[in-house]
Amino acid sequence: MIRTKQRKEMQTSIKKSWILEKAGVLFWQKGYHNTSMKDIANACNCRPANFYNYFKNKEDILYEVIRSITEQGVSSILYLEKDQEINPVEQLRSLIKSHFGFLASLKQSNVMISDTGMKYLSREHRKEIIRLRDIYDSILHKVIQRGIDAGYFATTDVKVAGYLIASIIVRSSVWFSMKGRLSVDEVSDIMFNFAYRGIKADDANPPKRNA
Amino acid sequence: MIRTKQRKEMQTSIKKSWILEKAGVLFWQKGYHNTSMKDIANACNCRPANFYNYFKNKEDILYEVIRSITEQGVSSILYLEKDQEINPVEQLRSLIKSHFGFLASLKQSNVMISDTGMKYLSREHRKEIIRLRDIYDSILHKVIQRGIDAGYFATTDVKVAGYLIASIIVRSSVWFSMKGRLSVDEVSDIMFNFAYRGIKADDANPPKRNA
DNA sequence: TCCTAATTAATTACCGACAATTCACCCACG
DNA sequence: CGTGGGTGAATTGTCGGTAATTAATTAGGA
Repeated sequence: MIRTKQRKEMQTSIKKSWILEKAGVLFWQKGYHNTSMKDIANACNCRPANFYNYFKNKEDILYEVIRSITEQGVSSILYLEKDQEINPVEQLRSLIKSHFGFLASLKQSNVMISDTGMKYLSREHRKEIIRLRDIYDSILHKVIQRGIDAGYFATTDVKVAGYLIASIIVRSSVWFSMKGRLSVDEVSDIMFNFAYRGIKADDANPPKRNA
Repeated sequence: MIRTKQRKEMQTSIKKSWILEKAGVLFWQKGYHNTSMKDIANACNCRPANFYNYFKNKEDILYEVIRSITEQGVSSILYLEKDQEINPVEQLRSLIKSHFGFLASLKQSNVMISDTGMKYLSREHRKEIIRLRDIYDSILHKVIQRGIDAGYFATTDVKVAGYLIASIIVRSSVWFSMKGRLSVDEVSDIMFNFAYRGIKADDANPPKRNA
């Protein structure tokens, strides 16, 4: 029956993401090349050879880990493209809240593996990740550009401004901890204030229109 | 003779830093565990066994690489501690210019190895690197605190502000390229403007004193 | 419902490759 | 002549990956 086949695919998919979750944590904690298939197997309570039923090879596991994280990061801000009529300042606030909120929600800060692990990917896989990142960048750039057009933001260089804002969000995974002094919302607010003031237009040059 | 011994030590030290330079580039390009002693030997035109005349083991090479970069980074802003009477705004500008300038000056952007390679260090070595970083942080914090005390800056949290500013500087090694559209000075200025506006006090709350 | 064929998941045993390191031994130079 | 940088070969261990095999699950006809 079709039903049972679907159930099976479902289970396979569940096990796959279970493996990816465990592998992602290890890759971040120990590094990709310092994490052996045996290590992952221990974390998954199975034998190394088993993985080759689900993934082509070790690089394939890394690719799926990075793709998953990157995809979720992009998805978390995708909605901003639709609502082009919302105040760009509020869009920036949303973007920071969403992306940082997503990063903070990951149990381990296995985010940096997306940066550092890129160089271990095959050319095709790397291209796919870059494609996803470009989507993220383009959304961020559009928000900034709309803010400039509407007179809210003033910055000489949209691309660099995007890099700077993305830097403070992404790098939070190096220092932010859920168990720390500040909550996600508090840090979100601080980040937004910093970023917004960093690029906002002088008050002497007020917005041309409201939204 | 003392003279010859000195010359010899000199040569040894030169060769050591030659090795460190080559190894640092490889560690960044390929990752620590994916860089073999043979790879480093090829880059240095010598044989793997040779390294054990200069370093205890592979981890020791990594440690020296990271220590050297971190030390230089800290040194590049150390002078700020002395001149406590200079305008904090100018100190912030100097800090960004110096640190980013140093990062950009490295032939390869082998800076991120300092972040990612930390976990491969022994406990003692890691502690030493953290000690150096703490010096960096404390200088940055002092600059910000002095700016707040003098009424130039307004921020709710000195530590987080420090993280945000350091983030935009350090992460530049991911996207900045000497061969790119913008020069080091141009990017420096953009970074400073962004960071300064991000934490500066409202104009309605002017500085209490000048310097 | 039950039995069997087929498919998929998991495991065991194993291989070739290559890693970091050690050591005995060079040889150049002071 | 003898000290120390340099090296080839050997050691030891572990890695990712494959082949063969077993266990488990599902499909479909009677």
